[in-house]
Amino acid sequence: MTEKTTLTDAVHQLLRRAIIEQALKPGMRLPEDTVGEQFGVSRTIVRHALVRLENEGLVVTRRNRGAFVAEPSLEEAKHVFEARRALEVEVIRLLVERMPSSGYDQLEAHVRSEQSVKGKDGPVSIRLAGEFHILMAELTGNAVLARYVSEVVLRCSLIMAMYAKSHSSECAVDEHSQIIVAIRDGDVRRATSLMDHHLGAVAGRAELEPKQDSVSSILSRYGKELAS
Amino acid sequence: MTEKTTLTDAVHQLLRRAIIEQALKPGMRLPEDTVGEQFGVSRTIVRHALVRLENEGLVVTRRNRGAFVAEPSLEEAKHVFEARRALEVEVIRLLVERMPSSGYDQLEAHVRSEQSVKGKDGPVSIRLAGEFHILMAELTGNAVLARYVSEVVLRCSLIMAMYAKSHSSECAVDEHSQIIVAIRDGDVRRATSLMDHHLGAVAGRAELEPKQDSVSSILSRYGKELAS
DNA sequence: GATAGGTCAATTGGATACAATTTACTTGCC
DNA sequence: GGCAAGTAAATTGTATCCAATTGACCTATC
Repeated sequence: MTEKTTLTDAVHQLLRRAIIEQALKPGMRLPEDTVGEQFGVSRTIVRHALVRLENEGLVVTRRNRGAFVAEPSLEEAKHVFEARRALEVEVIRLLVERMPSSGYDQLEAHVRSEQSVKGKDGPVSIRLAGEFHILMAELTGNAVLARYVSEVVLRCSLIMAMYAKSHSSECAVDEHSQIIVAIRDGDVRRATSLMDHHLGAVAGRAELEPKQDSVSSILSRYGKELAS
Repeated sequence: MTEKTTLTDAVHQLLRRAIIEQALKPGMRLPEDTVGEQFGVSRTIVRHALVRLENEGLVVTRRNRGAFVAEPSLEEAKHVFEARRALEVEVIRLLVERMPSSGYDQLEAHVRSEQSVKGKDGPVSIRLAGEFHILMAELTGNAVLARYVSEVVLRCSLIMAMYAKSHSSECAVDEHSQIIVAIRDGDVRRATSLMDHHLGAVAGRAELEPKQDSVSSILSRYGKELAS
């Protein structure tokens, strides 16, 4: 059964993945013509994809200037993490209440695949870590929640790519396992606490120090001096 | 200072408002050129607006068939309410923690404007009730959270328009006041409990009985008999 | 009379063409 | 040499055009 998908969808997903895996770095320009030629499609398609990506917070567009890969500020990053925590705590609650029968198998299988790339800090590791959370959200059966979780997780991936010095995936994978156990035990309190700690750790690691000097972060440091 | 806004934005907002206020009823078709002629713009613009509305869950598009005003199922409605509760509980928590100085004034002013249309069940009343929640979310200073709350509130408005027999705005306005008081008291527990009850009541009212027989609700009732 | 097949109208999917706006560079003046 | 204005290039904003797909209606056959 070949799912019929539109070109817009394809370009959308490709760009998204490229951004998450840092092939397209934050702040980089995304001219419609260039991207279109690259994929062999017209500006129209690229445009639609860029609109979607903007809605997802992965790119920003400036009027008559074009689209750029988003450079989330530390404040914005904090906001994303706040929203994410709220959403994922709800996911935990729902999973304790109604985890589907094959849910644990899927989660454990995913953790195993995460462990298989253990040690390698990189795009793949970041992507897999995010997909674990997305999988959890999907297992709630709540498509709305799943979509929002998916969005914030992707934005967090971008944030981590910008700010985190190392993803420290070993720690994360272990925490993922612990969360599964807590859910299986029906212990909402412990599971949410673990998730809270998990996300807090991720957020904390990110806020320590900017990984690379982005244009905007530089300007924000020097801005005050120029505002005479 | 005249904010320069794009045509897409304008059409987007107009359509959104028309849907929320039930000028465009659930299930209604939205042909691109018809809408375009109506607003005096080209299909391109309408198309972009429809893409956004689809992302917001207010319209659904079927491949090569066109866009329709969404007809959320009861299950989908439940999902939206679940997500909404999670988000709004977080809003409460954040407001107790860091309500901006002018926040209470703005909230109370809004409640007064809600009271001014008291008794009139209708589009305006529904819209105002929703905007109260959106205002609260904006007061957290978290734009991400505010955007998500905004989306689920709008979808809930659509859901209420479809399913609720009466909006019972008096009750809601009173509950809004109580929530403000609880937040001012710094009582997270009571405030979240009130919000939970408030949303639960709204959801419960919606789930009682479909207001009008939508095409899909009819089909869902007869679907089992045809699946011989 | 019902059903299968075919043709046709309607509508979207996508590409191209034109207009408007912004940026960057050049040139002239102080 | 620096600054300002004007001009040109590049890129987006918008409109129009062609192709592909879908649904409906009509017809012929069993």
